[in-house]
Amino acid sequence: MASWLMKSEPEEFSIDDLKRVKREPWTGVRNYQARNFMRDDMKVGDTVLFYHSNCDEPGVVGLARVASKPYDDPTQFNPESHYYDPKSDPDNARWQMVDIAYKRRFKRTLSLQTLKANAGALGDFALTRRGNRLSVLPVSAEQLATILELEKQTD
DNA sequence: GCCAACGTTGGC
DNA sequence: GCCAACGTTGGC
Repeated sequence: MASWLMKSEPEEFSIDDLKRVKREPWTGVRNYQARNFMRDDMKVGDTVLFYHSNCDEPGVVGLARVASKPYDDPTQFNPESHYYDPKSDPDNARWQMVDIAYKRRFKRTLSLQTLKANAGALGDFALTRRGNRLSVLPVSAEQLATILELEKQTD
């Protein structure tokens, strides 16, 4: 079973929003590499680290899981949507996504700062690689274990 | 196919 | 709000 990290701006959609709605279609990803992870590599049941970006304290704030197989992101066909993509052919859609289901919220944010401070234990981590802006990225089993251990320490 | 211009992400 | 580090677009 693989694990992933998925970023969301809490002002747009936070871990508390996910807790409330239980399950959410991960619409709006418009980066090919991030799409490929969802479309080609995610499996139902995979662990998701839910990450808050563009906020006071960026970091991992909880856990979710992949709750659906990949399917076409409906927002790409909706001219009213911020994520509308007029170049996407409905018969051969450009953007796929998965649903994410709430698992649990961390008591405290495991901050980006803490993750960077533990760069040694985390090894080569896509999140902290120089210049990385991917909103969906892979997490190794070792990295997941390290992060869950760090969560206990910061409780 | 090159590459300048432009748009976006996201930490700070 | 700034800006580095990207990714994308489109003229040629």
